[in-house]
Amino acid sequence: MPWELKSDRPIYTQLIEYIELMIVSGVYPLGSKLPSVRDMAQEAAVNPNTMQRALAKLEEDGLIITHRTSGRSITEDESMVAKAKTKLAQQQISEFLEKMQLMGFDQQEILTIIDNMVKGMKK
Amino acid sequence: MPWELKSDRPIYTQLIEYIELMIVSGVYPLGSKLPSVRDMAQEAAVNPNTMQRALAKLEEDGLIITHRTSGRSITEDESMVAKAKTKLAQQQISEFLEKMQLMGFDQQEILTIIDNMVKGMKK
DNA sequence: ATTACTGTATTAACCACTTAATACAATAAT
DNA sequence: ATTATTGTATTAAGTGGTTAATACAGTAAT
Repeated sequence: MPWELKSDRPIYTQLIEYIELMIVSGVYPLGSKLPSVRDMAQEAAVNPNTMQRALAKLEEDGLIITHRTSGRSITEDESMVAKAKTKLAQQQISEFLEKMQLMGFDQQEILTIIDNMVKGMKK
Repeated sequence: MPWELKSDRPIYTQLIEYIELMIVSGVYPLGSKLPSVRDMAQEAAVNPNTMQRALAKLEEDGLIITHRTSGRSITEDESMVAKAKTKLAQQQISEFLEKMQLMGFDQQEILTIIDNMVKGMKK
């Protein structure tokens, strides 16, 4: 996992999105323990303060539980994660469709393009 | 046209994307004249320097022609615009599919979701 | 008890983005 | 010729993100 961080957006927001993706996809399972702030910061090659900021936001959103001295873990509330996944997906889809329409593609075009792209993907 | 500018990314990059969208969608037709930097800045409610920066990038990309003292216009090179449109679309699609897959949706799921979303859209 | 590790907070410095206020050169309009 | 408008450049100030270097309190491990 490469932690591909670009410089066109604040790093902490990219960290939030990336970690959230790992959670909703199950790479970080329900209730599992997360590495320490320092370790995660080192793995992502960012400053601990920056990682701290991202994790604080994820805790605020209820996806992560903080145990003051024994580290952090993913929430055990399955519905919390499911809700986050649904929200993320719908957000992705609507943004995508909106931009494609603004570009001038009509509904049928979008469908066929997607269909071709999906078929072209390695499964 | 609202110029919806968010604060989570640099404004000038959002301006670039927005104007590019207007070009590839034909809202700004081939060869048409653009308003002055100052006017566009005022319309978007940003500083002229910021708008200048965005326009300079679009000129660098070949979508806009600058006439030193008589303003700017959209390129008349149709293939230039077509190429930009294709590139934009493929970028949107691949980013979208990648994220959906990272979230854990398989190909069939993505297709049916999109299909339902599209059908749900008022044309 | 001591040690090591946890999250958290603070301070200073640096840098990119943004704005504001100008100014200049070239040309279109009059 | 004069005026207005064009793109462009410069300088200063403010803001927010990022890093670095610490420091502290609480707790798990030994």
